[in-house]
Amino acid sequence: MSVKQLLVLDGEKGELVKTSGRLGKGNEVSDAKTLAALKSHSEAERRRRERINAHFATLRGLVPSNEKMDKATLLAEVISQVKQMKKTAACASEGLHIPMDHDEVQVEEFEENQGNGTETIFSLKASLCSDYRPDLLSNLRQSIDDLPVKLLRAEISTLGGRVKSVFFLAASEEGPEARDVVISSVHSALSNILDKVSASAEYAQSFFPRKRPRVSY
Amino acid sequence: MSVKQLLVLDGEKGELVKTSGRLGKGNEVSDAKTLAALKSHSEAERRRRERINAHFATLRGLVPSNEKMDKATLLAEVISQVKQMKKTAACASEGLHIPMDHDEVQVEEFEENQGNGTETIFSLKASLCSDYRPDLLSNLRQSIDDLPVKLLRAEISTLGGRVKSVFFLAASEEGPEARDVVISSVHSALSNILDKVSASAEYAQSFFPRKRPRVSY
DNA sequence: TCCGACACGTGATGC
DNA sequence: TGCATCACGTGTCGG
Repeated sequence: MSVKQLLVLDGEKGELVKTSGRLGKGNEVSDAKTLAALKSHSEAERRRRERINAHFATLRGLVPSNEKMDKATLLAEVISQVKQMKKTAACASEGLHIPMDHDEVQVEEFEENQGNGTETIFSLKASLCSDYRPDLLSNLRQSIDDLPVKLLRAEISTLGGRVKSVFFLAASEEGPEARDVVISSVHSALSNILDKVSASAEYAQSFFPRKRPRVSY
Repeated sequence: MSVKQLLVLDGEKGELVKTSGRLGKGNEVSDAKTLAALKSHSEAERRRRERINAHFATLRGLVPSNEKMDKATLLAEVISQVKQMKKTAACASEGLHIPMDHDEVQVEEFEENQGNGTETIFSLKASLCSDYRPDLLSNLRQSIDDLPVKLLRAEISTLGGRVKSVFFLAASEEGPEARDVVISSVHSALSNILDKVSASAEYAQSFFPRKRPRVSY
């Protein structure tokens, strides 16, 4: 190993010419091996360069700026663009983060300056995130009306075919374990609606075998 | 120009040693100049590499994936992330662009494959964009119920405290000028709600002289 | 030992 | 002419 021979670059073209440190017998085989290794090495390096440059070309097509840009400037542009998009995405999902890739139903107690001590009322925050269906909102409305709760406030947000509905509910507390009863009944009501949505989604899926793009903030 | 001298790399370290092609007089000055040029060249190239690699490092901090990633893989990751964010951003502002800096109410005819020739029905698209108020949705619901229209579909979107509600309505056409009557009545109904919202906004503004953060896509 | 990723110096090219 | 960028082959390190 470490043959430590001097290699010179031919001035005319980039081709390589051996200049063995020692002369004599038994050098041809070693030279051939070294030469082959060097060749495969340079080829591998060229493939790597091609991979990276292909990605650079793809990036050039993604930035709004014009073609023919320095690699460094292009990367700077991409960086600022990613930062901007991350910022606006964070702003858009400030109190509104809508998961695009999974449904969810959530019911929890919601304590918010409930200072009137004489009243025995507790408030809930119930949210459901799913695909949008035309009758989703009316179903939700109906289900909530059927529950022993009062609708304080509703926040409905949509983003790309997804809808997140957050309901702030108030219920009168009639016993120590009534809380859990109300919570679980709200939860099951929303879950029922989510099941219906999922069912109709699977139905539509047989026609449009969609795969939703993954998002990650 | 084109001194065409053979340069060899010293095997021990990366330092360069001259090996002039010709011997004799008048070569030292030329060699010194070439050497200086070569040195500044390599230094410039190193600065360029440092710039690019600094951008690579910045990108590594922006992608959610872990550190120590191939440049190629990193670029691929950035590409997919930019594509995703572009897609969701475009998707978010597709039919949803919510002006943050001014309110508006819009009512217009909405022609959408209304092919059933026997029916004399026309459809409307009514939208209202304003700050969010807790009773906004119920007021809207009430106002629409009081109008001689049928609610086909509703799209409610919120972004940073702003809410845009788009209603697709159907009305039966009972006369040639009944269209305009319905349109104007819908418009005035929404305008009334917008006035109420604006009034409560001005009231709140005296307590919270807010300045909403600007967003730009 | 081989292979992949990186940094380096250098030739080529455009302004 | 000098000063930028880029592609190339190569040395080197780590798995």
